Formats: sequence, C-alpha cells, structure tokens
Amino acid sequence: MATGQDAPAARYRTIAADLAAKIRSGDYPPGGALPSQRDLSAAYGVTLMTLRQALRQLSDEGLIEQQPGRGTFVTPPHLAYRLGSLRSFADDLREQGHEVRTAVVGRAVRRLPARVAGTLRASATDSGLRLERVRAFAGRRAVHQVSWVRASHADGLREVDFAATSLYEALATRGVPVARATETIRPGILAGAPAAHLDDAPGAAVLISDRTTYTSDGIAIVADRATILGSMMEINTDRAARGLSLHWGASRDVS
Amino acid sequence: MATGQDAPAARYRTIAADLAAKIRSGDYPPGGALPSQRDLSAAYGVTLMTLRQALRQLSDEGLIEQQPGRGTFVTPPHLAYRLGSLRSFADDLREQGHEVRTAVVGRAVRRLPARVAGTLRASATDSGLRLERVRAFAGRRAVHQVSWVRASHADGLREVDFAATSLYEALATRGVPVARATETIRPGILAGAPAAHLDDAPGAAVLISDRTTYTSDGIAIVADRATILGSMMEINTDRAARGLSLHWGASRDVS
DNA sequence: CCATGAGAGAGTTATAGAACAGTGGGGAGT
DNA sequence: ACTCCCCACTGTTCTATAACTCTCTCATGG
Repeated sequence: MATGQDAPAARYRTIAADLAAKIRSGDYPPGGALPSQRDLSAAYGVTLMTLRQALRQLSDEGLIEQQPGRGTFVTPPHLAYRLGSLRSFADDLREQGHEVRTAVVGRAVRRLPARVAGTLRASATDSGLRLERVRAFAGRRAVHQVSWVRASHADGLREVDFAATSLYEALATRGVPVARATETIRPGILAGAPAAHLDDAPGAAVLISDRTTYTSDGIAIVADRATILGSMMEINTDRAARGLSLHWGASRDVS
Repeated sequence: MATGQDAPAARYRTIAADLAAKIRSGDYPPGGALPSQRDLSAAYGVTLMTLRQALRQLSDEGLIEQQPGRGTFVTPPHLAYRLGSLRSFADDLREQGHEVRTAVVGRAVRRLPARVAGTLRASATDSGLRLERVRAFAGRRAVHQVSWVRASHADGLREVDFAATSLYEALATRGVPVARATETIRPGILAGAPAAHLDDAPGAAVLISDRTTYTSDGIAIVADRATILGSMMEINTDRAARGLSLHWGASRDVS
C-alpha cells in the first residue's frame, strides 16, 4: 500500500507548489513580476504548456494575475482584499453610489469586556482599543458600530483618522492585512446606547451583526458589533447553482 | 475598424459554446455521457489538447463533470442544485443535524396579490398556488413561510405532499429545475398572521426574508416570504479574500 | 461458483514546435 | 521637438504525438 496520497506526482503541481512557496515567502514580492513563461519553463526544465498549467492553478487560487503582452504579476494582497468579498457595509454602499459618512464617537484603550476577550481568545485582564463609530448615509445615522482591536496590533493605530480611513485599510497599511472574517447576524430591537446614536425610535427593528476578523495566521484581531437600522439597510443575496453573492443594500420602500 | 469584440476567434471557445448549446438544448441529456475526448476532438477537427481546453471551460462553469477512467457527464441539474448554494433554511439546518419538521397550514389556488404579481411579472388578474408552511425544530415553531407559485407551473404540484418534499425538489422532479434566486433579508417585529403560527411573543425580533426564484430561462417562478424567529435562527457568513459562504444556523444562547 | 487479472477505453499529463495577439519602448521621419 | 511606426517581449492558442493512470468488464483459472 505505498500508493499514498502524498505523492502528487503531477509535474505541474510540484511547480505550482514551488512558485506558491516562493510567493508566500516573499521571494517574488507582491505586485512584482514573475519571470516570463518561457524563462520559467526553461528554469524548471518543462514545456511551455506544462508551466502554463502550473500558472493556471496559481491564477485560479488568486495568487497571480496574468496580463497579455505585459507579464505575470504577484497579486498585491491589498488589492485582493479590496476586490474580494471581505468588505464592510461602507464599501458595499459606496459602490452603489451612496455617500457614507463615518463619525468617530468614542476611542479609548480599555480593559476588554468578558465577551470580547472570549472571542479574541485573550485574557480577561488584557486591554484593547475600543473604537465606536456611527455611519450615516442619505442624511440619516443608520449604523452604530463598536470595534475592539487586540492590544498587540492597536499601537500603530494611534494616529489614524478613522473618519476617513477604514479599520481594515489602516491595519493593512501597518502590515497586518486581514484575511478572513466570520459574522453572525440576528434581528433585534433598538434600545440602549445604539438608540442614542441612531435616527430611529427605540423599539424599531434592527439587525445586529457580530463579526470576528482574523489575520492570515488565524489570530482573531478585531471583534465588532454593529447595530443596523432595518428601515435603512437590508441584506441582499443572489444564489445560483454555482456561486453566491451577498451584500448590504439600502432599503427601498416596502409598501 | 473591423477589430470587433464579436469575433472571439479562439477555437476552443467556439467549441465550448457549441457544446454548451447542445447541453442546454437537451442534445446531451442531464446525467448522460458526452462522447469521449478523442471522438470529440476528431469530430471538431482539433487536437485533444484544444478540445480539453473547451471542456475545461464547461467544467469551470459547472455544466459537465469529468471522471478519470469513466467519462465526461452532463451535470444533472438536481445534483448541482443540491450541492450548490441554492438551498433552503431546512436544508441548512438538517445538514447541521437538526430535525426540521414542516407543517402545511394553507394551500389554495388564489388570485395573486399585487405585490406578488409584480415580482413574478404576472398580470394582477392571474392566479397562482399559495402555499403556507410552518417549519419547526428543537420543538418550537420557528419559521412561517408563504410561497406563491406561478399558475403555469403549479398544475403538476397538486399531488405533492409538501410536509415531506421541498418545493424546489417537487418542481425539479416535474421538469422545472430552479436555477437562481434573489433574496433580501430585513429585520422586523413579530405580528399578525405569522405571530399566530410561531412560538414566540408578539413584538419579538424576527427576520423577514423575501425571495424570488427563477428558472434557467430567467422566468420568476416562485415568490416567497418567510418570517424567522430571531431567538431561533441567525445568519452566519464566512468571508475570505476569495470565496464566501452563507448559511442559516440555530441561534446559540447569547448571554 | 467465485476470485483474479488482462485489457479496452476513458480522462490526465507531458513533449516539441509554431504561430497569433497585446504592450510598450525606441528610433526614424516630419 | 514631436509624432508615428516598427520591433522585441509578453502571454495565448494550437498542432501532433506519446505515455500515463483510473475504472470497468469479461474471460480465465482455481
């Protein structure tokens, strides 16, 4: 029984794995160009067709981008994160042409609440950056959001103007790109602190989104709770046999 | 200026388009096998490699499945729809091990309400099948759902036991596979007819899901409105730079 | 009667060579 | 000094051929 699945055999897979390793290790820096297909095929001692099959795999995985007549480039992480589905309410709405204004109503370094410490897998005695923001569009304050950033990564954020810069963007700029997020959304009733910051009556229907964001190392770095006015925003999904898209949309009147 | 983008040129694209047309037209029936790669390459007068590139494209689009040593098969619609993301609450929950019971509390052919007629792009004087169901799990009635099926496709559904069969499944069995759905979800307050069928107090937080389902021809065939208890269900998403998954989950206690 | 195994037929991976198409820089002409 | 065009370089598509692996069937042998 020496068949083993650990023998990928296929030449192009070996090459793809090798190139992927070099990309991740920084041998081929983000945004930089790879050697030409002909050079690479010569270097690996394979045919152009074989090498192209390796590149195809990397392209499918989103590690590289091929441009006819120009070359093959390592996908810059930032670009991927922006174009990918890891985006915020604000990004979604801006894309739809709404002007979203962000106001920072709270910003402090504090002891982590128990719930947050749990999701960040941090000690209950640790502290973190607490960021409280309100998003407004179409002239109404529609989203109230409290974000906790792990202390170890919050240092570099002291100077950031969060009214103009998204949290993800600020983290990425400081060398901590976010890679993954999990989010749960449930309905709720507007009350308490969020009610004071949003333009709707207490008791109104809201969506409550709890999100945990992870770095590529799998470390939870941000814990979010957003309260979203149901009269202002809704969730839209398109489902097909293949593929799924989800985005936030401004509510249309529901008569 | 005869450059024109309408001349794809690439041989394999032409072949892929031709094969796709034959699949959709039924020349190659769902689940059936295509001729072998060697036969096809001979028939189209191209190399095996070129033909494989055409097949690769169809495979990427999910139209065919290739099995080493066996052959190339037209993806059976049912399989694709079950494995794809076009699934219902019940499917999601069942996969997580919950037992979901469905009760049919209403079933009649009626004149379409104006709102439904609009989404189905039907005349306001048309009628349709109105199906009212209640989903229960963990011993509580958690989802109230009203579905309207376009009259032209509702005839064959007379004998179906919807307590045991999903609507999508019943339609697919009768030759009307669903291909796509759009859904908007917003928060609400439990009241009215749904309140009478669900195990929570009026005024509780709920999610309201409006969904329109389309056939592969792009015809809207089902309009759904589901009222979902927030205390019982939540929406979970996983977002990564590449890829997105969304599913319904049973709520865990939120302390 | 059942098990083993040879072989046909399917998809997969590779070779070597040629020609096509998009991009951008640098030299020739104005 | 500026513009235009050619040419080198890149990724893309295709031909023609060979050998490989996987799956299933069917015949042979115990």
